[in-house]
Amino acid sequence: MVELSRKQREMEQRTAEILRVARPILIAEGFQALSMDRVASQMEYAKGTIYNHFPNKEEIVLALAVESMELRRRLFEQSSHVTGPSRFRMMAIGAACEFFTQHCTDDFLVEQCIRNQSIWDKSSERRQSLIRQCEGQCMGIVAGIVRDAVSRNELVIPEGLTPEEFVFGFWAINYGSQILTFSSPSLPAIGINDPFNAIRVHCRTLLNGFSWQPTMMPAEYDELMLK
Amino acid sequence: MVELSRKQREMEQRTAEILRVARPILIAEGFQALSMDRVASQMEYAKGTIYNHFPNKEEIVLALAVESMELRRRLFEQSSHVTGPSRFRMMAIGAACEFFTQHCTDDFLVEQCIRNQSIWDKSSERRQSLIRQCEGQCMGIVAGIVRDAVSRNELVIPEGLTPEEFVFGFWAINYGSQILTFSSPSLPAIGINDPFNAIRVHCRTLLNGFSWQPTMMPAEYDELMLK
DNA sequence: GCGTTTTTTGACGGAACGTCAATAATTGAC
DNA sequence: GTCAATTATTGACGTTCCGTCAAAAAACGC
Repeated sequence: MVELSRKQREMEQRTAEILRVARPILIAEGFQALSMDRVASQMEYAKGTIYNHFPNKEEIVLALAVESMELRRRLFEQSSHVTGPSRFRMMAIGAACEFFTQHCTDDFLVEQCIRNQSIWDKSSERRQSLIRQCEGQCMGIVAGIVRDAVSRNELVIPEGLTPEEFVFGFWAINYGSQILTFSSPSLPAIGINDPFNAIRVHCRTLLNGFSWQPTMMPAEYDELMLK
Repeated sequence: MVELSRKQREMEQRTAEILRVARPILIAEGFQALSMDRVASQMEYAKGTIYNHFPNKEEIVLALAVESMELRRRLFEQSSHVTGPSRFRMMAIGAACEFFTQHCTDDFLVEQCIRNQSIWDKSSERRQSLIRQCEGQCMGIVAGIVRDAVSRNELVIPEGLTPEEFVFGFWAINYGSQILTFSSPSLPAIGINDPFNAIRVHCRTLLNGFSWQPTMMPAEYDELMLK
């Protein structure tokens, strides 16, 4: 029994080792540079052994994405516990998003991969549902703040929007801006010099647009920097 | 001379034919299913001939993206000529975005591909700059509306934001939502039933947040449907 | 017609995926 | 401690696809 769990442990250790080797390749050179042969030779195992842990390349990517999304979820959770009015907590989530992108860039890039349909489709139901679950938890944390704000009368959600649909707007603007920032070569060339600042302004304006109390002016946004 | 241009024409025709064959493959089965052998055999030419037109797979994708982005640009241009207050014109752009995604879904999907770094990096400087140019033109159209609004005193851009950075927020929220809508399996499962409607509400709220005159309530948003 | 230039062809080398029969290691019964 | 049975590892193999290039075919011009 002890022996069995030792084996189990070794297996899991190697699974982790595979991910450790694969991650930098994926980040630095992209999905297509991540080859099973390469991972195998770098680990000094045969390719077949890698296939004992992951049925295909895509599954490795999803496993990495799960790790990254869990980091995001932890950041969200932590931010959601900030003290102060509901709006502060919402802003802390925004700060967490920015932090994640700027300081956990690797994880952000890994997280991106799961949006690639051909990667998604080839991976197992199990890992897909892990990801969906984590995504749902992130949404739950933020939607929780929104519901809280509503119940404290600090926010009124417009007719016809669920709390989650309310969150969706912020998700979209953050996510969209980050993708654009990373993938649009030369944003400055078209007049966008500080995309992160721009999005902060937009998020603040959007919160104000919904009259989420207390309404704020730019100065108070410096709380962001405490992160 | 006439002969030369006939050759030229035939060449261009075949280039177009390649794109015509490649497009549905890319859309229906993704980048990885788009193989040169397949395009060649489907066209009943040898692979080498395809390589006379495009130096690699990626270049085909970028060529397709150029077509799609030009369609987007035309839609934007058309929308920007709507009559009425500047805010109507801005809303028409939003409607164009939604239209593009919903009714030119193929083009939307193709457009996505250029955000893939490994595709982008392998294609020619020439096509990259065509894309950047088109992107810049789209931005120019929308930023033009914004500048116009400012000069008519219908809008005040917050301190520290360029008109383009102002546009960037709308770009991000639209783009982000569309990516999420397409790639997040089961948005409804996490409480987002009508993402398009949600984004319309958010955009309206954001415009209101910036006090872009005339401020609007939901009803007036039905102008969207005239598209 | 015929030599020259241009275009087309598809066989080829190379890289990567995922498989699987053969080999090696581990286990546990005696 | 031995050995048969089970489990894990290996890397050669079949396949697919990329991108090249020498040879074949076609077009051209005189």
